[in-house]
Amino acid sequence: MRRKEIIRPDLNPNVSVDCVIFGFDFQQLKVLLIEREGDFPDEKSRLALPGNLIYDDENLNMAVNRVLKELTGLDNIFLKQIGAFGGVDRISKETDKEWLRSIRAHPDARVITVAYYSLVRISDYLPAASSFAVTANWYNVDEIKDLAFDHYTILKTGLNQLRREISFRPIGFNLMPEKFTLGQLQRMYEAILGRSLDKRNFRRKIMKINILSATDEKEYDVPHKPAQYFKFNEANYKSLVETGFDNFSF
Amino acid sequence: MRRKEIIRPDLNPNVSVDCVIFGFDFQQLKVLLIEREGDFPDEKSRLALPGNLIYDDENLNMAVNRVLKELTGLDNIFLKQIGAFGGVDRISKETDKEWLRSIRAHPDARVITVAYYSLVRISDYLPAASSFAVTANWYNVDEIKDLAFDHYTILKTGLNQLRREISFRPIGFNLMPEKFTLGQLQRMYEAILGRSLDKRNFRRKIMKINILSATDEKEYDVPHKPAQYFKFNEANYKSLVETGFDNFSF
DNA sequence: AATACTTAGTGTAATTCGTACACTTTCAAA
DNA sequence: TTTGAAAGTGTACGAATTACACTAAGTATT
Repeated sequence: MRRKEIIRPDLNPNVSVDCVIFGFDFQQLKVLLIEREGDFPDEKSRLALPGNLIYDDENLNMAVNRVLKELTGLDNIFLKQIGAFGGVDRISKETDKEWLRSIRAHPDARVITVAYYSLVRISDYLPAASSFAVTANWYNVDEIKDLAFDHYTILKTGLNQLRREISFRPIGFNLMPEKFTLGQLQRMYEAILGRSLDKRNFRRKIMKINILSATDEKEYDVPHKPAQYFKFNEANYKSLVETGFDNFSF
Repeated sequence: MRRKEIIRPDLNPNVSVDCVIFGFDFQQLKVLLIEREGDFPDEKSRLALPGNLIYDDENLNMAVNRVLKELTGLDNIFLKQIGAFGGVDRISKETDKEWLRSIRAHPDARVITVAYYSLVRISDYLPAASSFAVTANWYNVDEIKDLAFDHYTILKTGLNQLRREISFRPIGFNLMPEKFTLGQLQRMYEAILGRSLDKRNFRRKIMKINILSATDEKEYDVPHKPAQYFKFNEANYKSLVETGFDNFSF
């Protein structure tokens, strides 16, 4: 059986990385999508996750970090693998096939993609810094109904994993600026979880966990009682982890 | 940037699937490993996860199901993807490189592997039915300290994912025979979670969840009070899922 | 200056869930 | 008859979860 490896090395599958880049604008959960050139039946199907084939001298981490750097100008951003998708008939949409014929040497080769999700501060993202030859924009996650290839499946899978992960680890802080109010933090959790939370219960739990430090700054110029700003306390979180604590469900 | 896709299609990475096949012998959690031929410094490094390159006309699911069928003779067994591993220097152990030179046409090509874990009833596994040209055996998971390539990392990652998943979904029943005692079920949870559980608390919760049906059969010929046999009640579990229930932590 | 609007900020009570803990029963083996 | 081994069973305490409503402090409007 192992001999089959010897007689079938010729046309190996291509491997790409695709990235679900989440952001948060203090209102809704956003995803960064690229708009492809060409004729597409509707806007949805011309939108795709940013991604690219991986180079021969790269490993997976290098490839996904390169794609992110090219697109957002950012290094060292939070990344987690969603998984590998696809195979021989992953690309079934006819317009996608045509598009691939226009840009790839071997358009019929199977492409297996390894997908990641990442969490970025929208304010850090500089569209102008992008070296991507395509336009990229933020879209509300809950308004996306379809995407190119199987990217909608990847988006949904990534969102489900994010929802699960965030109740074990406070990874949502990667979406927030350094200083934030408790109201903003709660809206971030609500945007990711897709449901509203009780303000008092949320505050009691986050303060009890003790991973926030109050600053002496407040909001100003807001047409309501100004809120206090807090920071994420990395050191407190680390010592919390060492106790085995992993309950961040709200 | 997209143009790079055109000028770099020549040596694409190979993609393999590897499988962490878990079993349970009513005492400990087991994993099915293959023993490679050749000279290796010790027994550990000659042991590897079963796996193979994927064919050009297969997708990932077909490939992993094929590998499982070839090795175990079993179809339709529980499978969950762990993720994609590796890249250009995934294979760093010298003995592994030598072994690959002996069996592959392009031993230096990068291999990215997509790993899965599966849960099988040990009693269903028929070693004789295997068409693999290598010997395969069950090993106690907690006695494995190292494996070929990066397979030990894959095993640990898979075990961690299994531990997390089993507290949301009762997937452990895939390891059990149709009829089992509550003691056997508890030992299965203990083997996966790696810690002992309180008998009364375990029983109270599993009975409250109401996903077991009592049979009218009992153990016999056992040197202690014979235990009642239970079955997993799929229908009850399905209606439970519809309520949104997903707390299977013990 | 008064009013309206908006979000910040705060406590309590009821319920459910998690956890710790010990003795009797029933079989086979000695 | 005794011994050993696992089955089977209930209670009490503390922690966590949930539901719920009013006052405070700003800006904007009139």
